[in-house]
Amino acid sequence: MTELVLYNTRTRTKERFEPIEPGHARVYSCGPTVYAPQHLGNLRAYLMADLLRRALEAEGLRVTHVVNITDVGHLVSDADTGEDKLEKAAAASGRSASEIADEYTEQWRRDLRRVNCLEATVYCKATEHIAEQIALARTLEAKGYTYRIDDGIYFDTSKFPRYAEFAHLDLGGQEAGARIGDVPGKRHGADFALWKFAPPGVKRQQEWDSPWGRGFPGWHLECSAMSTKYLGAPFDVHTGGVDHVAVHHTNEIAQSECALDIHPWVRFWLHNEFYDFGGEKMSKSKGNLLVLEDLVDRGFDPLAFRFFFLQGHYRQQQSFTLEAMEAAATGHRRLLSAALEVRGAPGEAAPDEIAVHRERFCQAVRDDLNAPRALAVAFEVARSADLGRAARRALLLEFDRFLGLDLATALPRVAASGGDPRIDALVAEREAARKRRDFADADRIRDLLAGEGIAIEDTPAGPRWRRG
RNA sequence: GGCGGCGUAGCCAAGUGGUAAGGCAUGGGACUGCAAAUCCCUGACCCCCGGUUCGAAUCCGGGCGCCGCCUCCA
Repeated sequence: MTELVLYNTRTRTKERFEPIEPGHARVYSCGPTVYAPQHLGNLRAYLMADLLRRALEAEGLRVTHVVNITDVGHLVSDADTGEDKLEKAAAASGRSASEIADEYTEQWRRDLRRVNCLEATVYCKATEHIAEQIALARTLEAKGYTYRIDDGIYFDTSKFPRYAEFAHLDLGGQEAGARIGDVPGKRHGADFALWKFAPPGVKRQQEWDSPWGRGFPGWHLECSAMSTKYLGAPFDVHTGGVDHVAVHHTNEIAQSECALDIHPWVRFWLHNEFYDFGGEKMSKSKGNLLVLEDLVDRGFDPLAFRFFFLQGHYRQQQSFTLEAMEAAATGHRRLLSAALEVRGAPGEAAPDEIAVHRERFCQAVRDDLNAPRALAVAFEVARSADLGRAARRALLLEFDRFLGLDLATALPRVAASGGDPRIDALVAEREAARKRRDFADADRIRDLLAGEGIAIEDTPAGPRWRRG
């Protein structure tokens, strides 16, 4: 048994994690729909998955991590009506759907790298798995779970008795108006499209032939088809945002369990809560989204955002404000300084000296990925006067395998000299002025450099400078 | 209307029965020619009212407030 305990949406309890296949954890994460920039809120889902990944590896498990990229079929409305998000974005920009998908996929991948998310084992695109999706739909059809209407092939949710179970749905009690825009002919409000026909007279950029006619796959199908392809079934963990519980994941489960005759199809379901951006909700459709690049433009280190993420538990809503972001950036910078300070510390740490702290850190990680608690331990270690430098070095480097804050690799922000001859000369000149107690001249040079964004730090060992 | 979550110091937040982690900010101090950086010290009647209990931020009931999903979104 591992020591890792995770909150499982399926059972609504914390459960001890044990992989189905000994020594190997198989994880699927719902990835982005690449029709628009991925904003800070989106990033939280992947940061959470990254934490899971690191925690599993810390338990000594090999992890196969599959992340999908939705580049077709996700409609503006989840009620199977409205336009395809990619097609809509393409029409609005005059570019092709694939160009748009490529652009935002690249932006997303770059942002993941910048916040130190580990590379997934497989990134898979919906458009590259059309055959698998059709095969899955055909299986469902052969088993009698589908019906055909003018609009497409639909999954009949009434044929799956456990449909409401996962999300604790009260299908009868849901607001009548919620599904008003429904497709004519759907038998039940919750029924969903497996395959959508291309609208008559409309030439879509993305459409394929199928046994039922030309069209495109329903959004939910890709996750069932691709996870099965790359992970087999059943598998261990499926992650995503809380918004997916009621519709997307519920439908994935219905498709997969019916097609594969498996229950439960996935052992653990992890869902991250949303960030609260205060007041007007940040969303793609409102056009007020904040992306990682915006933070970089404001002078933030991308990893300061990871630090912000770590300060809250993934299952709680967290308030994002620029003030909180500044606080996180300062905290991150100081933790880096502390790590840098002890990085070259010689000698070995005494095992019993570090055992208690290691244990506290691991307990936090193992308790449903409690990053804020783990981070607190890291700070206590970093600032502990009782611990030797070698012990602090060893612990912080070990902790960073989970935190991912670059404690081991961040470059020194402070250079004693050698970085820039002109600046070194000016610093030396100021030091000379100070020696002769010509503080007016010394301050003039300091102000000059400050104007270039260079700060001088006077230390017992002499002056040094840094940028920023 | 249905489902779910939250309300802990100025801010971001851990903590789910035994008298409140951590980060940021504030104030004080050390250091400095003065600063900066760093370090030390500094702060909570845990939304309100009842109840259970020897004991509750933590459990139960009732309020008030905020948020999310079902309806673009992680």
